[in-house]
Amino acid sequence: MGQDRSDGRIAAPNPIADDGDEYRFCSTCAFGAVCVGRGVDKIALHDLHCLVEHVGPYRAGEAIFRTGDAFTAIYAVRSGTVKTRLVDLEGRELVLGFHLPGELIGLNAIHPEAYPCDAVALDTVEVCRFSFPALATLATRIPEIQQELFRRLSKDIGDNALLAGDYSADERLAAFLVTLGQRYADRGFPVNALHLAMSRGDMANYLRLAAETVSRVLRRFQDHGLIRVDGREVAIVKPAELYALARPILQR
Amino acid sequence: MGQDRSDGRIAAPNPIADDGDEYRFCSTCAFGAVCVGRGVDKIALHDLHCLVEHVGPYRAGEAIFRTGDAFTAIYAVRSGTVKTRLVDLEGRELVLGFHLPGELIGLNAIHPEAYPCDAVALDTVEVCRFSFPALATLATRIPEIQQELFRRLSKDIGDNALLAGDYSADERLAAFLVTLGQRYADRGFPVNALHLAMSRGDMANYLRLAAETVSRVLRRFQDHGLIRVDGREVAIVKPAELYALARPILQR
DNA sequence: CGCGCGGCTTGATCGACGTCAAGGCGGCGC
DNA sequence: GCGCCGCCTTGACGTCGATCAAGCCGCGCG
Repeated sequence: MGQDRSDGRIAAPNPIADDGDEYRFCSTCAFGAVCVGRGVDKIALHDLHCLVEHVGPYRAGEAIFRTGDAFTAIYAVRSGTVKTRLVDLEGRELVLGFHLPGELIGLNAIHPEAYPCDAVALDTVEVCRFSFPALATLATRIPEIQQELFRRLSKDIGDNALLAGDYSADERLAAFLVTLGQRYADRGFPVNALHLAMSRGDMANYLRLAAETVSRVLRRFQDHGLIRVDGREVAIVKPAELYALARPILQR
Repeated sequence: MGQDRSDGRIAAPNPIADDGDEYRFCSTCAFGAVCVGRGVDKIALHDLHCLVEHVGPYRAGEAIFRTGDAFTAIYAVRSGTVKTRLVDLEGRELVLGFHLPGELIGLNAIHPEAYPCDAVALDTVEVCRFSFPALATLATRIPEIQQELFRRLSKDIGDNALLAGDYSADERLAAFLVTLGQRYADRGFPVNALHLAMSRGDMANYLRLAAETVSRVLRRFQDHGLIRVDGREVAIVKPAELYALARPILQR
């Protein structure tokens, strides 16, 4: 993974949900399973094609949407990594999540009818924009799409509950690395080599730890031979043991 | 609130979403806004009537559903209070939430297609059961119902994120009391007098604190004149100051 | 009545992690 | 090259809340 660039550095892997021909359209993307993998007919596929709008690229730091913006659409990440966060009155940041290609953002805006958080590109990001009114209308015609929306909304509820427990720093970090690895693997990347698109500070904030604690725990994991860390590149050396650490969080 | 009972004690207030006549059916209930408040016609109302199934009463401690049960239905609490929780491999409990009349439970089961948690009655509980396949089918016919489901799913995502931050014990407890008060008030109960259906231990578990800490913070709040505590009855004396404490959590 | 038990409260101690501080490393602009 | 600036790391110290322990209260039961 990674490829030479003109400046001689190795490009960080930048996962992308590639469009192929029409029948492989966004096959790795949020609705791929609905459009292609689950036997939706050509008409539904065509309808989604008409609905979707490619937006981007955004550069690192740019916002896809901001807190308070009127809710009009949900987005599927196409390439790159997106951070969702809210900023409180005192300017402190609270990271809600990181979103890889194929994942949806903006689902939490349906209820308040305004985005309740910022979505910020961590690297170069492209997204697919789905007008929500149009998507909802389509969902009334195509039950598979309605079902997929229900499923993804439901999944987000459960995922959020995971980190909410009072777990130790070791458990949190282990669970974070394991789930990130799984999500990359689901997208066809090597299971046990992952690139962190976010800074230590962002990780720490998301995990409700201090950046210093993240640093220390990663080092300890490495000293114990569980992982190998090189800046933002992490190799998982002993997946089973890391998973065992994360078990209190990941087991359901 | 509260009424005499034969044993001479005062009954704890037990909120109920009362059925009235057909047009006030579950007016305080989850779908009230859809069925009645938002101009859904009689046919839709009738359809929901046909769909819903009243279940209960459950006695304190009984389960409405259990972890791993096949997902077939979502439930709206009709009366009483429900606790959702998961129990990990070592038998430790993790409280996910408390659900008052009019609130839905089971939404987080759509994705895994099995309930990922237990739902346990804290007092005498009645629920409305909605077969999910039937509800989803109805939603394709009646966009208002689909929309309401989307909204409620979306709301649960946001709500879960609230407690996830690393807040102090004071902030957590203040936010808990304020939101509980709001939810009771939304159901027509006095704004600043609330009855806690759950034990200190359950509160503590939900807030990711120790029971002792909950006890201490409540006492300190009372010593500072913010609230008055009498067992599980809590009077909010200074709502504004309590809200100010909770602001870091509640402001968006 | 006495007893036991579960829930609640209060106090004393401990430890994990946050905070503060200093220094290293790499990238970028001048 | 040099210097600056973010990000990261490492160490020393402080603190909030968990844990341990004891006792209280209300209630059901023999």
